[in-house]
Formats: sequence, structure tokens, C-alpha cells
Amino acid sequence: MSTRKRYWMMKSEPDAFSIDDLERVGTEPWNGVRNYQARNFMRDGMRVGDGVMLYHSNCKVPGIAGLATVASAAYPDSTQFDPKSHYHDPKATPETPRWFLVDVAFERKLKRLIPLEEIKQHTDELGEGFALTAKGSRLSVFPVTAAQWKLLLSLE
DNA sequence: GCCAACGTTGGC
DNA sequence: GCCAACGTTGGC
Repeated sequence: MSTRKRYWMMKSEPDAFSIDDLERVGTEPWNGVRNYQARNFMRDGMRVGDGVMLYHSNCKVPGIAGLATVASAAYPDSTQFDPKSHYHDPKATPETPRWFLVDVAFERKLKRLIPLEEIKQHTDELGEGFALTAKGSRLSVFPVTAAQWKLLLSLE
């Protein structure tokens, strides 16, 4: 398997957890993801050192806010076992965990937020399958190709 | 705050 | 295994 670094997009609502929060804490277990496709990308696709773009969703100006790196291999999300947690999953047990996460480490804020509105102007280059701009897509963790990464960063 | 699009659940 | 009902996401 290739050892080349992979790239990812991860969404977060800035009211809940923003790039500034990530800068403050340095490294964060990316808990609370409860979508199988997103889980699979974290569990099966991510490796330490991979590049991450942090996207601010469900806010006044949605867009890409900063860069981070994958800082751990995937491991079970402990909030699934906690009955008091909003993310509790009664069907998950430590013996058979259902949800996995990775640690995400702050790298830098972008010089400016790249608004979704601008990203949409490059749909042709990004491709119709790009999850950020694909109609109806709500996926919160998904891969970004090297070419997409380069293009998006050129908008900074 | 609205609502379209989507994923999950559970009765049958 | 179908599918209606429900809950969530997230742009606008």
C-alpha cells in the first residue's frame, strides 16, 4: 500500500468546536461522528500524518477555516459507552465498539476563511463527486485528492 | 427558522 | 426485506 500522505476534509460546527478551539487544545479526539461512511474513512483510511482541512458548517459563513493533521490511529470513541453522553450508543460495548475516531492536531488557521460560496465556483475542477459541493451530501468526513487539496489551498 | 435531502429505525 | 416514519444535517 502506498505510504503517501492522504488528505481529508472534516466538518465541524464552529459553535460546538471551531478551528480556534482546536488551536487552544492542540489535539482533539474527533468524537461524536455517528455516520458509518465517515467512521469508515477514519477507521480504515486515515493514517498518522495525513492532512486535514477543517470546515466550518451550519454557521453564518460556512467554509474552510484551517489545517490539521491526523495524530493517531483510529480507536473506539469512548463517548459511545457513556450513558450520560449525547453520543451514547446503547448497542455498543467495549468488546464490540461501533464508533471509532482519530485524534486531530492543529496545524494552522488559513489566512482567511475560504467560503463555500467561492468553493462552489470551482465545481468543474473539483469534480461532481466532491462531497463538499455534491448536492444533498451531508458527509462530515471524506477524502480530498491531492489535486483538490492544491486547488482549495490556492484560494487562500 | 425553514425545509430539502439523507440515513436510520422498526413494524410488518 | 420493504418502506413509512422519524431524526439530523446544513445551506439559505
